[in-house]
Amino acid sequence: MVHVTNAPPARRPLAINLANSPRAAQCDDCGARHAGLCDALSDEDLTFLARAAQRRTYQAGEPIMQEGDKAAYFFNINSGHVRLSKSLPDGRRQITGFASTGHFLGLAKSDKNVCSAEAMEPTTVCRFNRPSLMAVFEEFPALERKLLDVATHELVLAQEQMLLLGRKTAIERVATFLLAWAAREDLCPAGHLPKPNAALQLPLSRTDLADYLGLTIETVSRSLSQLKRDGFIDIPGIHGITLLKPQGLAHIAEAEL
Amino acid sequence: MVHVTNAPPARRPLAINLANSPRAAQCDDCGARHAGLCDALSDEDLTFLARAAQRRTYQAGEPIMQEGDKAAYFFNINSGHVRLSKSLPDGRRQITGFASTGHFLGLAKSDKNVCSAEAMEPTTVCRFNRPSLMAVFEEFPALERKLLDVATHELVLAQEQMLLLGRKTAIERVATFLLAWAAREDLCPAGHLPKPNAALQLPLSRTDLADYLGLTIETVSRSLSQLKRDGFIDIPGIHGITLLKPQGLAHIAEAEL
DNA sequence: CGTGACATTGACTAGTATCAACCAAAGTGG
DNA sequence: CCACTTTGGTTGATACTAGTCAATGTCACG
Repeated sequence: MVHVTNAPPARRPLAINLANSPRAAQCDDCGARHAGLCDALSDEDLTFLARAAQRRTYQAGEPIMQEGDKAAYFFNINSGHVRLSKSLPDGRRQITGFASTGHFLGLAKSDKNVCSAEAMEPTTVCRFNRPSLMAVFEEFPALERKLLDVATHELVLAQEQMLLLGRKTAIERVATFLLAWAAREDLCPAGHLPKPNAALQLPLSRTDLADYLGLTIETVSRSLSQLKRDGFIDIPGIHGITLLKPQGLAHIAEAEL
Repeated sequence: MVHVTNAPPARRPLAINLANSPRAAQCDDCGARHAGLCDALSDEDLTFLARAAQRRTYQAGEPIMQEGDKAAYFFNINSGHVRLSKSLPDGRRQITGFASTGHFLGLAKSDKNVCSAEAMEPTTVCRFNRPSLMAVFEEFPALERKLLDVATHELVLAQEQMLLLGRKTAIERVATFLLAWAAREDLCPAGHLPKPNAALQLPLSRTDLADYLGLTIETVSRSLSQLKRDGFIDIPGIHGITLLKPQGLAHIAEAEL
């Protein structure tokens, strides 16, 4: 291994040598440059990371990784939405989460993928060989720290999803989802509700939604219809939902007051 | 910040000074010495970590942290079992996981606890002020790496639990739980089934089990009774279960073959 | 032996799944 | 350009799993 010198903090001559390589340019116009992992590095250091990356694109519906397959790569998403899922042998499927720009796939320290990932729309990623990325981590502890932040945040989301799946009713699940998606995509200040009439663009089919919420598509459809009937939302199109009364949705989502 | 020297690998004079302090002795006979976080450090370095710790014990049922309260501490469990849970305002509760010797609480990088933790039996922990532990992390990157491993493993478990909560039937949930608990507590070689007649000791009440599996206590009870009736398990006592046919349980748990 | 906490079992109900019909939008091909 | 098909979504009728309510059982403890 390369040893850290005790002299001035210039970390790796290597990074400097690559500063003007074509790879560096790739990052400049990348949608994920200031998101997720990449955001933890300086332009200079990023070139070092970029050296280990291969750009790759996936079509809508194309599998990125398959549960149970040998875990050969890590992925960092540059653009697009990805769904993560686990399935039972008889085909029942649970979507465990969604990943988009700046998110990181393949965290699990296992030799097999523990879940599947599929592009939900045209998606570009940076793909890393596991050994080479591990080597990069050795050099940049900031990356590992960032990864820890990401993982703990995912864990918090997972716990909330467990509460939803284990204890909420169908309509509560749908209301919770709508607000969470608004918080994720839209711009509602951290911890606050989206403003009335916020327009959501869902890249999800009803099937995805059902598999995420632990319901059937029929129940999802009925729940959405009921929310519309009761004036909480409008459904201008299959993939568009307007939150007419976020406050009311929040009330349903938490079953409180 | 302190700079790493390039000379011999003696890391911090501080640690050496404390090597014979009373705290060091505490770790020697700690059940968690070679588990979780502590396992990532040498005896010498551990004294440094121990300096930041306060030992504390909790009675069965006593809350260790409360969802929504200010997140003041991290905890490392030395002995005992702890349940982690989230609740809805109307009282519905979801247990998101269990923690025992060597497990770490308070990972979330939030100023409020995102879940509650309660001792399920007499439990001892090392408690750390968040700022002081953060400082320790700065000095020992091995700890952060270990924490990342822990967090990603938790994430894998969480995903499996989501699949269980969202898609499995009551009896599948119970069968899955029994096998998972056997793998956790007992000694079935990684990825294998426990041997027939493995005796489980559950420190859980039926209520805990129900809140973990997203069911009611009645349904848990009925499912266990059915598994017993069908010869898969025996129930010698409230907190004891014998796995008569682990293979059969696995079959039910995955709904396959 | 009585009391209380916890677990089991039974009868009934409610919420969601299943099955099926219908609908709308987007291709597709003559 | 317009039937025809395909795909995905909605709505309705019915079934079934798990929840609710209630009675009974078991065990530990005073």
